[in-house]
Amino acid sequence: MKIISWNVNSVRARLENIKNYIKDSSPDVLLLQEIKTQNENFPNDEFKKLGYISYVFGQKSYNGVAIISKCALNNINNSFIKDDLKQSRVITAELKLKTKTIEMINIYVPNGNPVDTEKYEYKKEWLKRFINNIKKKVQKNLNILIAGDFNIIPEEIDVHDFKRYENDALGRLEIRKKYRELINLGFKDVYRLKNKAKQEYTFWDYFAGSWQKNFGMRIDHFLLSNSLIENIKSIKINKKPRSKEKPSDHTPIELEII
DNA sequence: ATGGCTGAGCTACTCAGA
Repeated sequence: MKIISWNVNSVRARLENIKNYIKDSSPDVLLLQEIKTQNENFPNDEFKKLGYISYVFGQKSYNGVAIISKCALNNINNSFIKDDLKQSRVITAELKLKTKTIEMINIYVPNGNPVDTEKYEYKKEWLKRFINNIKKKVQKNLNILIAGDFNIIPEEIDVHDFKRYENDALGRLEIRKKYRELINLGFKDVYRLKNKAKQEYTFWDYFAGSWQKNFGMRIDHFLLSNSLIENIKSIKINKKPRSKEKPSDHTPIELEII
């Protein structure tokens, strides 16, 4: 079972890239963030032609998340979090493995920059509410997968120049602590679990030749409940899509579970 | 080096991203 997370930075502007990527990688489930479109303009038919069902929580212009899946999914929910700004940032679904049922949570966490503004406060409040809701889920002993664009640099190793980001909304200690708090509820950062000292990134800015210079950061993550660790087959950051023409600024992260 | 690029909405230019 191949589950992939990718911030595509507009599903419509990226349609050809996404279709080519699907043909190459053949995910069972593709979790998309920043689709930047309303539900009615989501290219359902294009994905249907490739054999996928689309579940969409869209929004005009900004944000928006979606799940496309080879198999039909149950219990789709677009109201996981109470969002005062009514931004479309979480979609959840149930995924059946052979022996376990996973609650899959696809997220696009607010960026939060610049710090010391209402945008930063929104990110903090959003994370607080998200963690509270996960806490409730965990108490029911569910097998949980949280994946997506967290907009959090977990550790110094996860960015090319930490000094530059230690007071940024992605790298501030206060925000990284939220990530630790989430993990301490009973999760593993799957990439870091399998790659103890490897420095790889999932995002590179469009400007300043960031991609060419490999000035990136690891901000897209898979968190798995401790109960699911035995199901992990592999985790891989696939840099290829970032090297293509007209790329997203993020690249996919690919999880295989049994 | 708080943005040099990119996308949406719209059709000139702002807002947002990280």
